Amino acid sequence: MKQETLNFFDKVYEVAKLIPYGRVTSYGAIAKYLGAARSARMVGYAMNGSHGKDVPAHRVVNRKGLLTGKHHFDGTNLMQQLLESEGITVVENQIQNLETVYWDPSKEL
DNA sequence: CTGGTGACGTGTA
DNA sequence: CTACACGCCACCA
Repeated sequence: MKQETLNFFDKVYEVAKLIPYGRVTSYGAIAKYLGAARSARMVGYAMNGSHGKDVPAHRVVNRKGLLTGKHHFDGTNLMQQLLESEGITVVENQIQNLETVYWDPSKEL
């Protein structure tokens, strides 16, 4: 079982864990930071394995600030509740003031 | 090996 | 502004 792809997954987990409290980032931002800017999908796919880890996947959303992955969390509003719990306003699965809570690893890191 | 799918992003009309 | 198409790459049947 080698860890070729696992390496990529692990990188995503690291960045996700580095996301500060009350902040969110996008798959593309992480992908770009890892050098796979054209593989934002892989970042989301990597998040599949984040389930059960210390990875705050609820802080990772798409470019529009939409909670696209909330269905994979538990299938309910858990993701939104977690974000609101951190002071992030979420309406209809969409993050408000995204520019304020946005965190870019390539810039902040 | 082939085909389809997906927690996405960007470009074009 | 919205809608559609393409790319990108790992995983599953």
